[in-house]
Amino acid sequence: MGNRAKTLKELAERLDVSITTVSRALAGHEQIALKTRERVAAAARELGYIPNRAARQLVSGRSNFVGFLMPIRGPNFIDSYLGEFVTGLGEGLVSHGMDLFLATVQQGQNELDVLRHVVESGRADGVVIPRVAEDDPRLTYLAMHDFPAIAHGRLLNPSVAYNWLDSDGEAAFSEIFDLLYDQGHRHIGLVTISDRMTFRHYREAGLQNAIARRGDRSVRLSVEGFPRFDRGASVAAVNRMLALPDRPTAMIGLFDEIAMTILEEAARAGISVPRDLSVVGFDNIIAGAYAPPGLTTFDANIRSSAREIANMLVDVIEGRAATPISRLVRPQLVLRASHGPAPKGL
Amino acid sequence: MGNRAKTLKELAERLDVSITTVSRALAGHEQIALKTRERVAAAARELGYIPNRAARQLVSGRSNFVGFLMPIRGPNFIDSYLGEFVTGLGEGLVSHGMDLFLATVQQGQNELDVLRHVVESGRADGVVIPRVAEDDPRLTYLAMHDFPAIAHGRLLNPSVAYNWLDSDGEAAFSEIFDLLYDQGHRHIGLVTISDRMTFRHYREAGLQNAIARRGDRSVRLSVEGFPRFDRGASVAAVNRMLALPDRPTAMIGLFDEIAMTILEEAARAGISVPRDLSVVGFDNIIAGAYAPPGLTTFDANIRSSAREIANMLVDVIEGRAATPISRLVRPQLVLRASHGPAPKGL
DNA sequence: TTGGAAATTGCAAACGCTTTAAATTGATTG
DNA sequence: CAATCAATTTAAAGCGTTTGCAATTTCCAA
Repeated sequence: MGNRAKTLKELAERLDVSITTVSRALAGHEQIALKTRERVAAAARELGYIPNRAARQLVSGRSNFVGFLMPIRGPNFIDSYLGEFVTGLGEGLVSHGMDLFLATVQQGQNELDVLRHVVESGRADGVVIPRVAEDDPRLTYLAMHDFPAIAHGRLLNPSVAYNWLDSDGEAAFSEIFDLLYDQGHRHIGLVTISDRMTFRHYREAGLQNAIARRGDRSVRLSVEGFPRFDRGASVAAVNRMLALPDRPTAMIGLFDEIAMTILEEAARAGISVPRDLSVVGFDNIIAGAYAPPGLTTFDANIRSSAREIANMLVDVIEGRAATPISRLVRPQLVLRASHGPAPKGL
Repeated sequence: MGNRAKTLKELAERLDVSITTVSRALAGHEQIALKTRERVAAAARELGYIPNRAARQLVSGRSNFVGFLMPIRGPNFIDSYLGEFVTGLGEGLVSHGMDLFLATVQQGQNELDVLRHVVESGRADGVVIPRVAEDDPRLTYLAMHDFPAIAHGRLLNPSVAYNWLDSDGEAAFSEIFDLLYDQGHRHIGLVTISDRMTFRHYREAGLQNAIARRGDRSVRLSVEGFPRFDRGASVAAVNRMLALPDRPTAMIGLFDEIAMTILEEAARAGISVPRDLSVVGFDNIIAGAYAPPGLTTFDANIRSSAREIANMLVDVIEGRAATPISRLVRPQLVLRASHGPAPKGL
């Protein structure tokens, strides 16, 4: 039978002062005599006093919790994302004395309902929303209630103002084009998805802008797409492109899962990477490091982004930030061995 | 400006009944007239009443939170573990109306301190401890305070009673020996680590027991180890074994990261897998599916294990389980292409 | 000394809920 | 019609904090 949690009352009785004094002393109020403050602090330490969070929350109206609306996907889909993200959030919050709480959306449950409960039960002072989707009703709800939140990802046509942090896919895809161009590639292939994930848009734009900026009319861009991510569809799209009579000398996957498919299908077709074909991805999933010859990709640095999101959110909660607030994070190029000079015999 | 959260008092005033009645009606007490219960329920729905958690917690002493003591490792180390685990926990808890709260251990902070705060501030009704280590002081603390907890993993020499769920590495490694034996392998190599992670022990025992059970004196087991997981050390150990004059026909990695190294180094050395060498791992990390020729391994099914842990913990919290309680989960063999018949010319 | 300001400390209310014990209402019975 | 009982509702206390305001103590100048 573990000893019960200590309360202010116990401390007060033992020290023979009022609860008020103990409370103030621990909070470091100047108005309490220094000597008293020290006495109280000593007793608190000795008894191992730890304030009751519920009581504090009830009076202060603040929970010191931040909610994370966990996206449940099918098994294994970018699940390293979740781990990294949550770790970064935790790291970021703990330095502000806040805790992280995960709101899971049960199968068949309405995401908006979960959010409402989190917000209105007072369980959190703010929330983090990963992977926003266009017209996400949660954003509307949050804006209406003026509830502190940061989204990871941005919308093309936001119907409401909201705070976000996103990785700059545009810059990354510009950078990769420049890199490939400098290595002599003039025909680039992009394998992409056509669904409503907004990041797709920015990455494609980055590629196209870079091409336009270069102003070299000999550059060609071929695109193969498929509606939703799905291994079969991915394989098919990749093979369509590989089978092109005039195949690109470099192929970019919208994200690593696609780039991995390119590597596999190229290997199966006897196409040597990077000798005959350069391949680049985005995300820096672990598998990319293992798949020969090592996938060149971008690291969006989810963990430190999440840490930054935590900071932004705390600023918003404490009214220190002028909202809406947003940040673009530049992904880092991870050079491995899947890209190289364009093959000569064109 | 979002509308404030509703309170019992508001409901009571609007319905012209007492707060007590509203509270009881919503809780479904029989003693409240059915008609009243219905009236109250309707009003609550209409106003979108959501109970204040802090107030509830203050009076009930229960937070409806479960704490997860998040292990922060270096970047990327088995981080899919974290994602899977957290997802499973969330799924499991939500079905019991409980929430998950992540306690992050700040760099340089004492794990025990974090635990004490979680327990004594009343923030959680129970905790989950992943990856316990031998002599973990947290287990002692929890036992002393009789605080509900489930550990993922078990100890060899527990100094206190505690509740755990673990995957049955022993059974898995027995199974894999039988599989390899049946395919003609008589010389098995095991690349392992020698640190204090306890799972190592069970897996090695499983292998040895299976060999002993088989009773075939021609079977040989070679072991290479290194102290702590580290890529360099792993590569070195693998290469020592590959360079053995009489190399094993099948090599088992204690976990997938090691098995991946075996695949890579074998490829580098021109050893064909599975023709010249069978390779098996444990964990089923995503990379294993991508690395040619596809790693045969075991899936410990972290997600459903975590779901089960959630159930166990809720049972303990609600006093429904006779403690200590424990469960062994049988890992599932994932057959891919990295194993095959032993090469003939021995 | 004593009056009064300054320095300390304490009382009591409040946060929103649950629960015990008591009060009210209505129906039933002799 | 009074008395009894069951069904229903309510008042009030309490959970552990914080905080506005008031009370007490201390200290110093007059």
